[in-house]
Amino acid sequence: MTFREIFERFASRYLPGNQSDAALLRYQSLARAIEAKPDSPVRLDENCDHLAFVCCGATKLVAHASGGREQIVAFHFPDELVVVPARAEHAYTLSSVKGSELLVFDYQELLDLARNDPLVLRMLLDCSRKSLIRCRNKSLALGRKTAAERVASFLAGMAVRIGMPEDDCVFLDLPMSRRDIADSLGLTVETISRQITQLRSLDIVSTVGKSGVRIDDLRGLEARAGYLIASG
Amino acid sequence: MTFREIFERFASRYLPGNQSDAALLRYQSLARAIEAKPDSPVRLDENCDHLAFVCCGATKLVAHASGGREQIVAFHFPDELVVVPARAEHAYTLSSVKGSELLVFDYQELLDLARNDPLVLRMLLDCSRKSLIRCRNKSLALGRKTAAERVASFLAGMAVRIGMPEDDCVFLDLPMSRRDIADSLGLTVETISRQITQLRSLDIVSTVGKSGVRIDDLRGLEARAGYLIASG
DNA sequence: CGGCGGCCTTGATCGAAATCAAGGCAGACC
DNA sequence: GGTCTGCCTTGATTTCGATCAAGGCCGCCG
Repeated sequence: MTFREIFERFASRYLPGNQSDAALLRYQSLARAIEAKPDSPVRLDENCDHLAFVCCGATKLVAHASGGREQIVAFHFPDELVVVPARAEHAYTLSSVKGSELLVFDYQELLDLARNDPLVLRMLLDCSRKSLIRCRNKSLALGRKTAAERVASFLAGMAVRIGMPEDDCVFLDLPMSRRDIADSLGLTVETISRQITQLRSLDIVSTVGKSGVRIDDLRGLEARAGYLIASG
Repeated sequence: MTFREIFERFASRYLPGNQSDAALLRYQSLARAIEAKPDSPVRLDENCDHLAFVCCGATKLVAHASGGREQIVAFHFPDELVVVPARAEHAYTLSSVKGSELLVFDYQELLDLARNDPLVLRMLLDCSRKSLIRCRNKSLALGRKTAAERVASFLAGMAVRIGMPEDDCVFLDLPMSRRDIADSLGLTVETISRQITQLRSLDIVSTVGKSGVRIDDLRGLEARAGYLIASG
């Protein structure tokens, strides 16, 4: 894809339709297109925040702690926005999970340009609010849920975000590896594997190759996800 | 404190100074003051998001999972804003940790009123970005850090937020109980207690009564916090 | 003053997930 | 077709923090 195509996709989705050509050009001049290869972190200036638009593929936002430990803090899919924070006590890197095309902005520059544009500000606010809710749900899972519940809520969440309805079930083509799932759920690959095996033996999911997961019993999956239902 | 006083404190901190009296009144008409007693959740309509301004005291935002399990997702101190999400797969409640005075808005109503006010929107965006960063750091801690590291980073974080410098150390008067700390760090009270005991025996902190913690060796504390330093 | 009731601390044991250690499987390349 | 390599699965053992079970401390109130 060309830079123009990527930028246009971003603009049509996230910039208000009434922008003048000049305004669009100003946004365009702040953007940088990046083609990200699987698992290699996107090189960004660590001293400032960035905003990335995922045009195609899938990305992971990774938080780094001492000793090389990594926690995936969020996955992002096409047409979504990610805020990548500057380095502080911890470093954050954005990586592709499967090969992606991204459009990257310096967050502050973008905000300065949009400083008086309520539509753009509301869009940013909305994206930030959604990320915050996802992150809080993840904190709950990491802090208080069992391995079985984490895997179930992960799959149920993916079903909503990238599931393809099929007969009376949902098919998932997971772009991320078992290792990525483990790093996202605060578990190990072995535990992920065992949990998926167990879901299979309960006829809740079936697997197709390494990346295909068909959710045969979404209710059953949600029932193991630790969600609050009625009296919870 | 009277409603007026609380609202004025909020307005002076978060509403741009150039607002007309009429505009201020519109904001004021959306606000509700609430006096929150320790540990009893603030009653809010679960069907919509809310924004709360903590005027005094300290609050916790609690996420609820099945089986009565709770995870504290964020603490908030005076002059801070919290977004309390509507109920979905999980419920979120805001409680006081020590007795607080709050100003509460329906988030959507507030956003509608501020829809064309870039200054207010930027303020909301900024508050949302800060919460997101804290929440991501918490996810990293919950997913990948040991009990010792979680307690150390908790104390180091509190030192920044509510610490009182004193000689060459920092004094903390923790408003929350051990149980709250445990629910925030995804651990148990017993583990918190043991970790603090260990920090005491390493001369990194000393404790004064139940709520007082003096950080005698901030470097030492940070060194155990799992932060990324240089080569990490 | 004494006894009561919350928290907090400490110790002993248990258990869920990590770690260690083999295989198994499938796509890539010769 | 073979074999190589990376990812995934399965099994055996270990470990960190949870759980279970006593006490200790302190403020509160009679």
